[in-house]
Amino acid sequence: MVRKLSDNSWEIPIGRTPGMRVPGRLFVSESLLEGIDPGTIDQIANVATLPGIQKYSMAMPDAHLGYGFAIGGVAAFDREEGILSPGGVGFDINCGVRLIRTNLQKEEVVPHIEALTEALFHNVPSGVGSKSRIRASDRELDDAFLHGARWAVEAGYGVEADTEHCEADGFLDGADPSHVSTKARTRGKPQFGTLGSGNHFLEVQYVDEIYDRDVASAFGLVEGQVTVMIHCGSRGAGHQICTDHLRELSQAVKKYGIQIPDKQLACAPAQSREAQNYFKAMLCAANYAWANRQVITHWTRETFEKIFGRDADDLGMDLLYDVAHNVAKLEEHRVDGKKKEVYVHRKGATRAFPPEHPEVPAAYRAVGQPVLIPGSMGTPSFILCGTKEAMDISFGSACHGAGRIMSRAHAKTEFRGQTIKENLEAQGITVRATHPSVIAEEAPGVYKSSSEVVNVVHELGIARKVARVIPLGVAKG
DNA sequence: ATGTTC
Repeated sequence: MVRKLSDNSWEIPIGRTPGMRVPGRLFVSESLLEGIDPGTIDQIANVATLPGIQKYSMAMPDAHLGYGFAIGGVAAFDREEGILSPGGVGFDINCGVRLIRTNLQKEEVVPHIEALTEALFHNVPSGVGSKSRIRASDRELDDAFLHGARWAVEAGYGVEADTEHCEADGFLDGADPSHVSTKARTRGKPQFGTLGSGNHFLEVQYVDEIYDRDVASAFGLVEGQVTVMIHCGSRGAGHQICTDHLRELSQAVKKYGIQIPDKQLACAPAQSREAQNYFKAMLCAANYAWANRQVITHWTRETFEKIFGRDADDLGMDLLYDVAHNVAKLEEHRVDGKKKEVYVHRKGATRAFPPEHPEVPAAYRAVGQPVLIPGSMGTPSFILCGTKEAMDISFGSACHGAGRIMSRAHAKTEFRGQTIKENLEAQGITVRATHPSVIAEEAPGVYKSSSEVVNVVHELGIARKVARVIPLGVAKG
């Protein structure tokens, strides 16, 4: 059913799903392959039937079942002959991760970790339906849809350097709020600066291991240093935008006579009105998510200032980087020796651009894009760098996290939140959540090992390990 | 992921 190409690379041959235009390719170790659901492999094969797909339909080592496309999936489609599909992006448009440096050492933070975690939990609203202190006007919402993190910085939530250290400078061009429904706007307005629920979190961490001293130095990372990781997305706005346009694109599938093996793969020709309307609305959600993470960054800095009695500049709280891991983008890639423009869909996959790529910020141009891979609650997260190999193998992409292996429902029967919390506290990790069930659903045991997943992309060479960070305090919804 | 069942 899958054919081994190398230690971490497997081919899903043409034929697993009728109508496959290219093979599938799954990047996993032999041991991770055992945990991959056959349905996930079917999803990778299904995507290979879509018009204009380039090279192969891929999935990263953290792959698992998603809506239509597998989570952990990467697929690139020809700009003219290809398609755009909301299932290839996911409901949480521009779910992503950012990492803030500090010049604090672990020893300085540990005595304050309970107060710090409590204050972060208090200052950054979290949980399903959580609301912000900010009540955005229609005009501000439009500005955020159009300008992302740049809007947030101009509104006073951060500094100029923050946007320079985001993928795409914290906003994508071409967004058009006229394709965002009133319902999506209503859901989005009160949610700027909120974390949400599920696997989203705000985590205080420390660097415990450096793998590549030169790159770590370029990223401003040293052993023992405290960092803050923020993982969240576009909240209700992005979810509603996806829902609205899925409905439109389900109709478009019939209109354009596209054969799809699964209704969840609703799509339309890339340059059709329907696909472009989705794309312009998706860019609004992507920009909303960058604005959201930027506002959270501001409140995180304020919280540190209060707890440590020093200002954020003095604490060295610079943004290291911000990555999107649920987004579709028009990018230039080399296919069959020729440069071409493709819509790269990354759904639970991180861009991993190499040294010297013009889209990598000047500060990191010599070493490659920072690739931020969050672990599950209580397990290590990793900082990697992008590589030339990623451009050759995976359309400049790597994995995005540990990858869930147990459903939320199952997790709640298997684990007790309070017990998990006590276990984590025994390891020196403070957890603050809206409800114990949130902790049970996100227990470390419901995920693959982040270390094992990261080792696959490192060994393949599609991203290289730079540093590992260990949690000290976690706030989540 | 999500005002967690249109």
